[in-house]
Amino acid sequence: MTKAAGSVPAVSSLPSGPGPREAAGEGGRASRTDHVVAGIARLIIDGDLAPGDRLPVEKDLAARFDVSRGSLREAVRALAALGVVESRQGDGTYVTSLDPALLVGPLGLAVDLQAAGHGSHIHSVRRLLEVEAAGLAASRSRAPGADLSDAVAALEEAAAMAADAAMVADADFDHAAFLDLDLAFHRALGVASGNPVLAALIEALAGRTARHRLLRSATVAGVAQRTQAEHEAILTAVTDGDPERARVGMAAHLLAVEDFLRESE
Amino acid sequence: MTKAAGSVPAVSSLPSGPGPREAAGEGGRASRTDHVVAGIARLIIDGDLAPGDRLPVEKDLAARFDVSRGSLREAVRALAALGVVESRQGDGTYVTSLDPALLVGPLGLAVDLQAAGHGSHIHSVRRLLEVEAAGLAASRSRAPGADLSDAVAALEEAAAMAADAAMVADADFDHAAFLDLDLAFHRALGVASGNPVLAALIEALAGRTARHRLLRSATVAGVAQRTQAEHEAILTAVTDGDPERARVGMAAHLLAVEDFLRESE
DNA sequence: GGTGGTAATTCATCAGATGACTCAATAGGG
DNA sequence: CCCTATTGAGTCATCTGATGAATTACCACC
Repeated sequence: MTKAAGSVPAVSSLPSGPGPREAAGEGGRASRTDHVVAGIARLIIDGDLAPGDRLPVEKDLAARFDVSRGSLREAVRALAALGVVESRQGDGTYVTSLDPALLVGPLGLAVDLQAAGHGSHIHSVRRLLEVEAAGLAASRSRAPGADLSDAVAALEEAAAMAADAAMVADADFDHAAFLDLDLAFHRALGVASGNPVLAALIEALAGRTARHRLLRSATVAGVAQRTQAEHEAILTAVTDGDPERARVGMAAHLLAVEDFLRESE
Repeated sequence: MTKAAGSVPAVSSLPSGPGPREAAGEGGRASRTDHVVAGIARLIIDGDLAPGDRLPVEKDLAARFDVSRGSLREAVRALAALGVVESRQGDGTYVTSLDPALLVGPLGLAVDLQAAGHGSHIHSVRRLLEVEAAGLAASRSRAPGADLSDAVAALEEAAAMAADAAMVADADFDHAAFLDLDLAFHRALGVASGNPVLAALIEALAGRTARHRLLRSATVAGVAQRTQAEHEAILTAVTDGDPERARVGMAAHLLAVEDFLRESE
């Protein structure tokens, strides 16, 4: 059984000659389709195709790369899965905005696929990223362009739910909706860090996997109130422009979540 | 211009019902192929297909999802681009190991595509990750299972090159080879952190983009020696089990690199 | 028993044709 | 004159069928 290192040969060997991995030996002989993937990617890297640009029609592209339409479509589909291009029936195929948020999309699937195996490792990285994001958001909370309205909105909505929680039966509490607001808060804080790459990575790592598992354990009484309190402490530190408190608050909050997940396993 | 949020609809809507994004409205009506991608992914998530398992032959899979072989192949190609499956002509299609290192592969292409726009943001995240990795590596340098031999090897080889550099003309110095050793050192330190997810993300962010730009600026005299000295300081701190020194050393080193990149633009 | 070749299996690629969808130009009515 | 509905060209989505290339396993042969 080979190491299966040649699954994305075209992508990996793009920037400069043979990369450190899959250098020369190894089986992975590039297929026709792989060449097309690399070719289109290069068109974008070299600037021949800019974000929003429309690609030539399938027939022309197939002729340009000397492949059949079927093979060309496989290549385009691969790039679409990576978030690089987008095909619209009846219209054409376009280069996406290439925003980090789009391009890290595949990472979300990766998290789903092996969360079981490396769950704790993923969470460690997530914590690292979110703590940094909280600190950055606090540092620039008074700077022009800082926008914490999304975080505030999510938190206020969640506060309303938490207040109602005391009055309704636990079974009636909409845990899923509360969890969505939870994720929205974390996402907003990531955006508020001012680093879109950081925000995109957080987005990819934060949601998804945690969602199912948290939904199970979220039925424990008092969790909503506790989460809400921790979130509010973090937001206060951020709006006050206190990076140290924001970092500690976020770290404590995420460690508590990790403890929760560990117990419920 | 639409938000282009529907490029990976099948992937995003996997784990639980409709996610926060692309919930209901929006154009992105899933294509036949998207359904197949989601279907195969679900087979893996649900455990019906484990890493290393072989998928049914194309004809059977196509029949199972009620699509033509062409559409099925597009779906498989998309999953192959994501590093989830791997097709071998004459043999079959297999689920990959699903190691983090494989699944973050697409991120490398993402970095290449928009490094121009978000270069500094990417570097900031890289620095954050590598500083943490250095700290972790130092913390567990004396723990069982810790293996710094790769880092040591890369550094010794680089030291030999740096020593020779004083004797050969600058034009004869193999900057590309030295840079590869540089990247190998950083990669080894990522692995030594003990967190494979962290190591994979570093791998995806570290190389690639920096490579071209660094190659240009690497011709400046003394850079090799300076890089070597900084690396040695970091490794010493790691082997001494001094996380604080390791973190600071790595942060200083990467900030120096960033300064270098900024100047050469 | 070991070795070589051959056949079956499987993915890779091609070719042609039809349907679905989008957009824009155009003709008609108000 | 403006607005709307129809129509047409252009483009992607999908299907069908067939051929080539690579791998594997089996079997005859030495």
